[in-house]
Amino acid sequence: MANIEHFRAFVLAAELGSFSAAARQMGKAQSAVSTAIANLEIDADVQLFDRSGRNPVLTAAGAALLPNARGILLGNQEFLARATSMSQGVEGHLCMAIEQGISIKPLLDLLRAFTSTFAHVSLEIVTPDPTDMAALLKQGRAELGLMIEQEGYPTGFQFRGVGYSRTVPVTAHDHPLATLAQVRHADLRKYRELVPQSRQSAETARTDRRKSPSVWYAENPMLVLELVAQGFGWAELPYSIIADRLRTGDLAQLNYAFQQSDILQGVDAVWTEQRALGVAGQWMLNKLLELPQDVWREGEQVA
Amino acid sequence: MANIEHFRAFVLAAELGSFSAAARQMGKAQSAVSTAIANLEIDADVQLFDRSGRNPVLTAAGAALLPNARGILLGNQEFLARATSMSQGVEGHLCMAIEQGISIKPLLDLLRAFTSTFAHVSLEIVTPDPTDMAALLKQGRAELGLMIEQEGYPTGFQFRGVGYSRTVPVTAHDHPLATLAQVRHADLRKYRELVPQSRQSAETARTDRRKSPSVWYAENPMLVLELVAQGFGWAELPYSIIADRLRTGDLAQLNYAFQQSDILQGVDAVWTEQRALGVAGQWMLNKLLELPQDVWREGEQVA
DNA sequence: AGTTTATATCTGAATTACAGATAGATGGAT
DNA sequence: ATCCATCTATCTGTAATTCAGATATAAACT
Repeated sequence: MANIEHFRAFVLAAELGSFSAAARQMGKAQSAVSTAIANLEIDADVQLFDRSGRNPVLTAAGAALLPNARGILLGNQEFLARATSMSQGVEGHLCMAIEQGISIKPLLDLLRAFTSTFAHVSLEIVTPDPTDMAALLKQGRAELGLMIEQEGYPTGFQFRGVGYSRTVPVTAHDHPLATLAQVRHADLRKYRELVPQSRQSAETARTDRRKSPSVWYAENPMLVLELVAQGFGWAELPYSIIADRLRTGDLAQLNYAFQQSDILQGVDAVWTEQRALGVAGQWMLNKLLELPQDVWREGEQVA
Repeated sequence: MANIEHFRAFVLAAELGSFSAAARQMGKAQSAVSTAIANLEIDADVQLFDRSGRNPVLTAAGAALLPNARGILLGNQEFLARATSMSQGVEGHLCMAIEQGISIKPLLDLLRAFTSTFAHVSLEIVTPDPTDMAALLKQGRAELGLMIEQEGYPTGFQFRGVGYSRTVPVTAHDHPLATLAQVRHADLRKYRELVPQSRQSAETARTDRRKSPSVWYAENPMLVLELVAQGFGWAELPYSIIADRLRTGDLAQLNYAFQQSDILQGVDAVWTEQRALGVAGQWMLNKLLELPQDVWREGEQVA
């Protein structure tokens, strides 16, 4: 049956323009290459080389099939490479859960480095609702999480701060709050607050008492963004997802009277104790911890 | 050595969750599958299945490598499929030369149909200067050409009209010509004409005496477009490449007093007699000839 | 416990792959 | 024109492999 080496013979012969040369390079007899290619031609029912001359010359069919043969060879190489990578304890897949609203821009260089360091590890990034984060990690769906820091994590979870995410209060540009030079608590309470969280997680979790009595919840920050843009109320949203619309004047940033308007929320890397991180996951975690703080302030013009 | 069938055994076993079932489906003995996979594991130096239970279960490594194995199988399938396609006289590659300025929009459906009818034929589209077209076809670099019709073609070329391309005279929106309700020859002669052709081809070829005494030539229509937009003069350009900029008001269409401003130039399919078209090329030519005329009037609001 | 169905392993047979040798052919050098 | 080096196809016998069948054993199910 078709053997990988036979494809190698084909490709080498095509590249070198000689069966003998290919045989020498493969450390085999010339006859081996000759019959291997002949068999390939029988199996495929095409002439791969024109043998009328002293040296074989690729036919049109051979030239067209050469990339395919190379593809098979590459596939085999990758199979082996990935296998040895895994036999050395490197996992084949790493899933990172990055909470919605945390920008991946600060991570782009890191991800680039990952692809070159762990070429054989496929990377998956999921962006769950904060509520789902724990489940994802617990059931092993994701190995490593990035989320806005909480007061406490359930037992079994490890966490370390790795950076921060800037959250900014905004409204639509034509919202009454946008006209105020200083926004006081009393002003906020007059209008609807839009919270990028599911209701249930917001009620159980964290520190924050909402600032307004009228609150809408939406699971998806982008949804909240849309609602804010449509004038439904105000929200505190990650800078990364509103930067563009602040620039276009679509949205307006509020200026809090009672505190710094820019709210810096810590970003934690989270993982479970039970599931040991693989080599690639470990690497990713270390690089996250080493990340210089200034990569987190993107497009910065802090108010 | 690693045999394609062994990878198939791996994939089938993984899919069916059973070596025996895989063996049955392959028409082989169970022991063959068992040893094939065992050998794969030795070669790759990884455990692919966890055999502690009654049925083998993929390990993490096995799951990670499964897509790779599938890739190899697919590669092999494609190799064979393409080979049989070619053994039936279908060429492996078709190169079409489409003259710069002819829009490919009317052809999109046709190209889509091509990809499904000739899945194993790779398609290449080059967009040469009209001057280069003949050379490309003659030397076999391209099998089929689409170009603006000429009065005569060199011997050895076949040609058939397949459609038309709309050419429209334009200037920048703030060009003096743009203010005229009717543009006469005398007006045109006052300003620089920009011709999307190399000087040499324009001098040797065709009917057209340029309308203005001051002429600039540029090989690339997009370059001409830029020059026109910058106010360097006026040009007759294919509607397809200026449609957007007409819409944004960046460019303005001129209204000829002496003829229809919209100049419909025929598009010819051109090929050489010597190089017989393959099955796919023949198909493409036939479909081009059958193309209903109305696909050629795109975004039409004819003046 | 008994039955069924699974996998690993062993053995011998059949197939296949290969090295080495041979013959014919080609292209370049003399 | 002749010779030489080198190419490829093919033949032959041997070595390696692949595989089916048989056997042992383990797991799930009745």
